[in-house]
Amino acid sequence: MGKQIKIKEIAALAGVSAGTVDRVLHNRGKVSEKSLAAVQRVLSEVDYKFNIHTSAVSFRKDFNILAVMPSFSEGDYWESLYAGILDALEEYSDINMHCRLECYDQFDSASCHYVFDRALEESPFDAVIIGPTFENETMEFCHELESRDIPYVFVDSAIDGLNPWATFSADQFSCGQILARVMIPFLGTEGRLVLLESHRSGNQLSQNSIDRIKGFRSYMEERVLLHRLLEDEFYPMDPERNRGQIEKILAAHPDVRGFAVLNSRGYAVAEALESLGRRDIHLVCFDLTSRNRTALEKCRIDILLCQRPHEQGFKAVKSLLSYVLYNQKDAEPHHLMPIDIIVKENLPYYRQ
Amino acid sequence: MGKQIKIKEIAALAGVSAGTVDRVLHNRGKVSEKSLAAVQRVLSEVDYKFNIHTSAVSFRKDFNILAVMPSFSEGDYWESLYAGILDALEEYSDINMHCRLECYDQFDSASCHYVFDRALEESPFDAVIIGPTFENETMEFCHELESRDIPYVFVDSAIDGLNPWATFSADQFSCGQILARVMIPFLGTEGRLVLLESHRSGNQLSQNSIDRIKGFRSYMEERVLLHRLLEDEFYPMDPERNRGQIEKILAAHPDVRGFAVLNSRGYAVAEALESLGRRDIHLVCFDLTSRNRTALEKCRIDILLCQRPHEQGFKAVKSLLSYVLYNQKDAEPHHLMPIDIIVKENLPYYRQ
DNA sequence: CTGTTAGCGCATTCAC
DNA sequence: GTGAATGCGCTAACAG
Repeated sequence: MGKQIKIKEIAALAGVSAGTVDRVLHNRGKVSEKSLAAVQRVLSEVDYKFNIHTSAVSFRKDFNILAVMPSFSEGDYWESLYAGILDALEEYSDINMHCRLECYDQFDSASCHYVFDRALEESPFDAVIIGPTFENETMEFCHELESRDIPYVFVDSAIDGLNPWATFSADQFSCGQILARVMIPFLGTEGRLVLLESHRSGNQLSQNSIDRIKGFRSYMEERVLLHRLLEDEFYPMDPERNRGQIEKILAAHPDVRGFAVLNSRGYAVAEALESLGRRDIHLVCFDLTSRNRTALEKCRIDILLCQRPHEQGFKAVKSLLSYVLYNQKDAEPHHLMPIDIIVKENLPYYRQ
Repeated sequence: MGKQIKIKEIAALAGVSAGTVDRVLHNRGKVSEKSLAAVQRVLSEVDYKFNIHTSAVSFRKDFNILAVMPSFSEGDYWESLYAGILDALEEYSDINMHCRLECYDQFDSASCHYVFDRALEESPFDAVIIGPTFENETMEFCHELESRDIPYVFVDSAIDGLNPWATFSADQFSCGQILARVMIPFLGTEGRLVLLESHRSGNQLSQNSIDRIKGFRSYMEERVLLHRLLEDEFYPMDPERNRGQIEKILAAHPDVRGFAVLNSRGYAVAEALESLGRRDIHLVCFDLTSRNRTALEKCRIDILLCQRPHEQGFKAVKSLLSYVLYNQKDAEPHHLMPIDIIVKENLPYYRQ
């Protein structure tokens, strides 16, 4: 391969200046039809490779990111995702990036609305990372962003009908299928499984949960195992009540072999089983939170399914960066994360 | 966080010039005791963060990498690892990096010896990536490299007693344990498992295989299941003979429920089982090669355990790059890859 | 709309 | 041994 062609040479070939080539490459500023055509013709003939290093070096503007997601506590899923964002800022710290974090209560749409509203009024930002929960609130917010020409990316899940710059999430239907897949061996010839969702007072299920349930059921149905499936709820925030609930389920259905938990609160079920002395019951849930990690290490949880939140956050920043530097559409707007199957033995090799 | 401190400011604080600070930072060239002390004192007080972009921009030397590994064919493990190397060269193509690939026959130590010898005589290189197989040959080669001050990194596995700049591999003992772990559910109450190794004429086992066997056995032993374990060999290169072998094993032991294949040749066992019409026998092996991928999609293989060869190659280059640019020891000399558990349902989300 | 120019932070070279 | 000067390729600001 010969030497890489540079902007200057392209400019010479097209009979314009380097500045104009830059304008065309990143469609910033105005360029006349004629110059545009000339530059694009040259570009189509040569194999120009953008040099991200020099670009970053001479990029001197500030870049402000706003991150909006559900509030989190130490060691949980959203913290890991936020850590990914921070790590990306660190890795690309040559570029003057800043990130403001705003959290809403994921069980309260009003708080989400409030946070979105306030965000628009406060200090300006150049791009947004959104971990969406409430469809209507998110749509309204994103429409406003679009009218202001501010790019946004989704992490964890997407809202249909919007035009994010990119989305980083796992396929939730597949998550449900995999959950079923890894639990079926526990069924034996006679046993049953219980699909558990967190109890929510008056609230409907999140979109993620709905998709996971669909995936789970479809997988069981294809294998004619739906009659071996029970569905119920549990109380992750109330250990006492939760213990009673799990006990009740097990008493009513002595043939239950395992619990499939649809979210990251599996540790709560693990604790209930522990205090009931039922170490024979299998348990699988989502996400490598620190409490789940501990339960996995102690063999209270059999398997964790993980969606790489850290990678989601990291890549979200990276893609926004490429937006600023390249101003070119990503080839792949929807990045599907691998769904890692983690057991006690391969746990040490996955990062927190 | 305040503004990042730059080399110039450090120079000013230490009462020397930027050039001297650079010499200290990358210990290149001679620096007087006095200047060294002054600069190091300042460095210990401020939080200097190296700017890889400007560094890359002003780095104008060529950088030649030599990669030595077993020869491979399309879609297999080593190709994926090499693809990772090439992708890294592409990603960092602003830096003038080149890679020369040399392959040896992994079943013939003489060919390995020959390749190492020739590599040392041919065009010069600045760093080496080694996929080792033969201990003695590799040690000799690496000693020569060390005497020439050429850094080298190991991928896939390491040879003890050497000083590579870094190593990228999975823990093979854990690989064996995980293999056992995922297969035990197939055992049922009465069944047995067969641990399969490729037949080698007169050759001893590779270090990787030895470690995996140890891991597998130890896991079974802890659970008092060793008596349910058989060990045998198969013939991946000879389908006819292989079919006979698998048939013989199954006939001799009707209670066999599954085969645990210690390397990436599981597809060969899958084909034998297929032609024997034994879809009831479970099968697990290593590595996401294209033939294994196909077998997994068709449910001929139950589970694949994968060591991320692409990531190994990519990171190997990246670490060598940081060697040239930083000339500083990596914090973590041994990078352990996650061991991914891949089933049909999460397969689509892992890259080839 | 477009060309010109300064400068980003660092590695390197060359006088001293 | 050391400092000053040069240039890497690109972006941004400004003058036309």
